[in-house]
Amino acid sequence: MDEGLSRAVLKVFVALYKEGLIYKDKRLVNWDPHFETAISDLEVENREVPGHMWHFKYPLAGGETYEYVEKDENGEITLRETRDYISIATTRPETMLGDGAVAVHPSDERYAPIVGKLCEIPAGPKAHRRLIPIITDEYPDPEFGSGAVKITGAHDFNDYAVAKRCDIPMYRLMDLQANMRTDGAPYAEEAAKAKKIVEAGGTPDAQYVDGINLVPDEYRGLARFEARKRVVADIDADGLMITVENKKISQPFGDRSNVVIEPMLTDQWYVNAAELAKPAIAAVEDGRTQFVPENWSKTFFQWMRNIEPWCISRQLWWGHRIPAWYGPDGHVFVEATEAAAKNSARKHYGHEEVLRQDEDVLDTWFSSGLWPFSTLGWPEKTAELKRFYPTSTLVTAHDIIFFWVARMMMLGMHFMGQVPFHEVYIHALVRDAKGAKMSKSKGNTMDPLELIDKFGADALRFTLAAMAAQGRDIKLSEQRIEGYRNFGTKLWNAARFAQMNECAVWDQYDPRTPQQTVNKWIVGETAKATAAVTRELEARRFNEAAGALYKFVWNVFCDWYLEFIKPLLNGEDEAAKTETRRTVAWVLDQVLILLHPFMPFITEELWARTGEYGQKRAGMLISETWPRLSEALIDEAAEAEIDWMVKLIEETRSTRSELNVPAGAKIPLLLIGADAATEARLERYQDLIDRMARLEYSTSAAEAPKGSVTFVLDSATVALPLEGVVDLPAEAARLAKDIAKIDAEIAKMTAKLGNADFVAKAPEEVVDELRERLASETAVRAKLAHALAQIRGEA
RNA sequence: GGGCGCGUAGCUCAGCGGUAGAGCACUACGUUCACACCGUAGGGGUCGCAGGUUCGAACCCUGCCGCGCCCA
Repeated sequence: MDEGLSRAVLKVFVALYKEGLIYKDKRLVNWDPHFETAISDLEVENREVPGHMWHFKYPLAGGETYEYVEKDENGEITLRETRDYISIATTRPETMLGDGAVAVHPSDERYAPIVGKLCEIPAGPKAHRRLIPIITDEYPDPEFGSGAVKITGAHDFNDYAVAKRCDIPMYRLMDLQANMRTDGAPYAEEAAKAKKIVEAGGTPDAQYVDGINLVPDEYRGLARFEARKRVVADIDADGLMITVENKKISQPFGDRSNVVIEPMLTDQWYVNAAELAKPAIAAVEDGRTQFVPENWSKTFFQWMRNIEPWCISRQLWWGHRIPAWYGPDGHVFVEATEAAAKNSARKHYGHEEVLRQDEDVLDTWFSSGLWPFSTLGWPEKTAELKRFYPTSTLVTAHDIIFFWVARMMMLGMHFMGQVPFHEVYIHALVRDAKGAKMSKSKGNTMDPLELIDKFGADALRFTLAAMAAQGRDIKLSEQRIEGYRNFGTKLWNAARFAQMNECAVWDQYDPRTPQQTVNKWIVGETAKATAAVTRELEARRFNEAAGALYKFVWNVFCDWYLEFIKPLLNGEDEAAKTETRRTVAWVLDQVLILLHPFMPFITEELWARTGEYGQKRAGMLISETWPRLSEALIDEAAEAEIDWMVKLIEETRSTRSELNVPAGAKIPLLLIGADAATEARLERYQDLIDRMARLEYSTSAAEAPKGSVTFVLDSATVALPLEGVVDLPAEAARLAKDIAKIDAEIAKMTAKLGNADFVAKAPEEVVDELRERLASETAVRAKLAHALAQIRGEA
């Protein structure tokens, strides 16, 4: 154990003990018979397993009888018979030996005649059958089973609560391996002790009761499941079994040992969690600590508001040993050191005594709960503690809210007086491709190291980020990782292109200065992407941030920008060339910085490499500051121009493809009826457009030559003279298809605008936008119709 | 039984009041000098079902059906 942390643990334990918030108690705990230790509720996994529900007769004492009457919901009598027994159902017959009472609901009229009487447990040697009282309690559900339940306080949590309330003795039947007890006197003697307790009434002494072994001699030493079989067989032989149902039952299993947990009465150390929870609950209620997504605070509240005493002692040989020492008379001294304990003992006894330290160790979550401050040097008043507590954000999974978050909150509030963290980000759980939670016992785990070997750490990391939508778990599939591996390769190749074109980093680059429209445009796009990524990260929408980067790098930077600049880089204009190289390097730098949290390895590598052929890097990428790019970098004119060009190229390509123009064929393009500004655009970007749309040449013209294929671009028409190359019926079909699509749109918009309510009640901008869209779509339709008419006329 | 959440393109999932999206898969074409782990174009969805609120619903409300998780 780390010295410092060990000191913190001791200090916390002693302090809480002295404040009365830690105490020792004999209570029912979840006992793991394999590891022979207490475990917490959270380490117990309830599983549905096939089991049985046995119904037995508990005969009334002295052969007494009563009228048993059942009624339906209308109060009509459906059954009336004389009974000399009460019917009890159980899934655990072996625990009958420790029954302390039979309980029925106070409102249950069926059993009213026999409440307060005694009945006989139908198990164990006939000569010494024990009698137990029939009591009332709110716990039994009259609708479930017979409505009467046996109360075995030492072996069931619900029964334990009833037994506590009603002073029912709790007889422990098993030893620490969950075998039937072998200690104590022969059964006849022990049963006699139990009888006296029933006769005496009042609150039985727990320690005395615990010493009584009510396991009949012939069952002693049996494993609990073996004992169950024997008990059932014996009762059946006696004719007291009514029926047995096959049933799914919920059984507790140790999450580490995988054996059935046995509720067991033992002495353990507890933390008064209900008390510590109060300030922690308040801190989340008033927002000093926030859950992201906020919904998880409900889970936190539900747990914290119903919290049970926290059992912190474990009977294991590893862990922080409990700082409690006992004197010869069992008096306990809780101190941070043995010397201090001896000191206390001397004061207590008036002389020196030999002390024995508690053998138990602490639950690991007890020390983990101190993490936010113990790691910063607490209880010393260190500079780190002052600087870093409270911390900002805790990132964890939802299944840890109870285990760790709650404990850090409770202990942090108590010892530091402040929340341990302002934000708790609950990330997704990674599940297998079918959506099942991965677990070693199920064998459906994916080894991250194998995935990393196959696709790289960056690909895996980016995938997890891209899929980390809030409030949703991740079903991890290899295909998805593969896709993001390709993204890394794409980035690598883009950087290679930059290097081949001597796009070296220039540290005096000012993104406000480019003269070339494409460069102005990409600077603006970079600013937009940076803003989007920053915004999404701050809102913890990691998937959106990853998506924005993916789109920017691949679909904007690579697909368009790098293609746009090729003519510039191969051209004669040296000034433009220099500016473009520097812009490429600058954009790439921004991309590397933005992408670094998502793909740290490849970006760091590229950062180093791009520093090799240009100016030397001042430091590693990881220490770069996050970019804040002004909105002023977005140039609307450049944006409009590039958008126009993109549309022109896309439409041209699409038209070519639909008309089956061979990919290698170069065709002319004519811009018809465009305004001067648009004609100027064509002229300015002619090289680029010709290259990207695979054109023989492009120019403005007064009208489309006969046999041209046309499409509409804003207010102009674009004509591709393909006479003889293209089959006209195919073109007519293409136009007809487009027109039909637009007609459907127009019909929808017209209907909407024809709705007086819509025009009156919808926001003005929505209505205006729709009107504009209708106008432009109508114009486009007219041009398409004109083109179609021409073709039909010629065909 | 209580709580949380999910059902949107073949698959995995975004979107959560104003023209249905992405990745993968699929189809066609492509040896265009960064990249075939690529490029270009394309097909594919009565947004689980039924009501309701609204000028307008995948999105808000109610109920139902199916699925998952947590706590009893």
